[in-house]
Amino acid sequence: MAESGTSVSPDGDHSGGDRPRLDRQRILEAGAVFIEEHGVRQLSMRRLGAELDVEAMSLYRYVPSREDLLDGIVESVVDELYSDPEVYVEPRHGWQDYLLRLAHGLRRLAMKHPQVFPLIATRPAEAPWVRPPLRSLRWVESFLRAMTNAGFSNEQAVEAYRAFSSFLIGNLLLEVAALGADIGPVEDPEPSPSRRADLTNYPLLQELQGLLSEDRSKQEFDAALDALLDRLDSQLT
Amino acid sequence: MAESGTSVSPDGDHSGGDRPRLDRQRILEAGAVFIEEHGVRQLSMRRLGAELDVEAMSLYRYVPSREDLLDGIVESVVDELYSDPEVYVEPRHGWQDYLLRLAHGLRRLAMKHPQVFPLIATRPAEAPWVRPPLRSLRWVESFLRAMTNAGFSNEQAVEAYRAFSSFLIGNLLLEVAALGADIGPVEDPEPSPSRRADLTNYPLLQELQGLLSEDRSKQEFDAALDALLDRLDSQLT
DNA sequence: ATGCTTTGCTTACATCGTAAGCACGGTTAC
DNA sequence: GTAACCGTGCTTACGATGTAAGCAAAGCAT
Repeated sequence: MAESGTSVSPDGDHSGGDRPRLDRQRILEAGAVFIEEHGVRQLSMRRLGAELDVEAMSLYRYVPSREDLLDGIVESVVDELYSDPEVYVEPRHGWQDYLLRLAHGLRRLAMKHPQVFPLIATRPAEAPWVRPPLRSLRWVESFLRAMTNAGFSNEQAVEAYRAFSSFLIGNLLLEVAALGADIGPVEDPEPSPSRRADLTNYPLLQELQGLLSEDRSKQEFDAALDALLDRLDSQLT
Repeated sequence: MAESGTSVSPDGDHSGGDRPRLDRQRILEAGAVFIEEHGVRQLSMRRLGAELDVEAMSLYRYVPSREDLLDGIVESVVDELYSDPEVYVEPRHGWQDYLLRLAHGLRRLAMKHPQVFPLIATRPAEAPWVRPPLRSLRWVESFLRAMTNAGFSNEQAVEAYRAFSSFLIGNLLLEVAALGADIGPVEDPEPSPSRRADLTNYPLLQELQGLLSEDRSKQEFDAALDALLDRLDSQLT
């Protein structure tokens, strides 16, 4: 082992290598990648440090705690929404187009980060009414303005906001769960035969297992989203 | 400290007391209570053991691991649904009544166990298509039979099942989140001023904060549930 | 009595999050 | 020059966690 005093490379660098210098954003991104690869449960400060060629404690220079690290990862992932060119913070073609784009943008986000998404959905927000999956004051403001500008009353806009959030959480959470089967805190290497289903006493289940496993999520998402928009539209009168 | 060899009470009991004997169900129930009182994050084998006047390792006689303990708690909580007299496993007054009762039963369950419910929602299921919050083959079978008996095609029944699950997860998860603000793995003793919202740049938010915090969850749940049932009904033709 | 099974306890270990402080190099002030 | 500082990452250390392994006592069957 090399002593800490002597640098591997002769230049001034601390530990001779092309290590690009630590900073908070780099840590958060590495964290998101790590979670996507190994699951939240596997993410420890030590392991994330190792991923960045750095000791665990060095991370604490930029991240106050593991909890804050997870919050930061969630935030940085949700912030990707701002750079989605298909999603407008300011409505351009009416509220329905706005909601459609927002919903699809979030679905894309969930599909891109299936392991992180449950965190987006379940981490406490800054205020109880800043709901997942938007999680940011700016989006809530944007949403409410889009709706009130379109003629919704304040009450209706707020109700629409809650209905929209619930819709997204339910659909996307179950969709990513079906994807990885590892939603939430577990990381089971083997499917564990005791958890394998025994369908002997459930004839209808047996018959419909094919249909149940079939992935029609995109169509169903769109259909349900359409129904939601219709429902909101009918309140506009 | 008393030696381990000498019993406190003279009778044959291992540690002289009226400790009612350990068994798996007792552990699971104590776990559910503990989570409701202190949150999932605080639940450790040692602390749960202490709650039952027992060493941590004694629990392993009945529960293979902490993960399995959580699964067991979830399962035992969900099983309460069977003893809800308002909910019928076999439909009695048509599919709409069946779904209404089921949805309301689950909502009651969520309200009764707001801390456990996120686990119900996010723990991996025995098969990817056994969705939360039902989580049991028996309920899925019951659901599908109710729908197909009512005239839904197999495809429609499966689609209804997914729509219904998504609806419940979304609504109930956000509802319990608003309740405890401690959904998921965090346990923050203090609201931490850095996480307190600053509404300066969000005028509409400021104006609507009252409405946003207002609790109309029951009405909104019922309204959305009604819309869902209507949507399903319209597919019956 | 003898042995088997059930139950709970004890000990031990690797791993975790993180508090505290150190060592190095770069920067700035004289 | 050199002296004070500061930003960065490393080291050490502590208490808590999940759990493997084995022990001891009690109940039961023979």
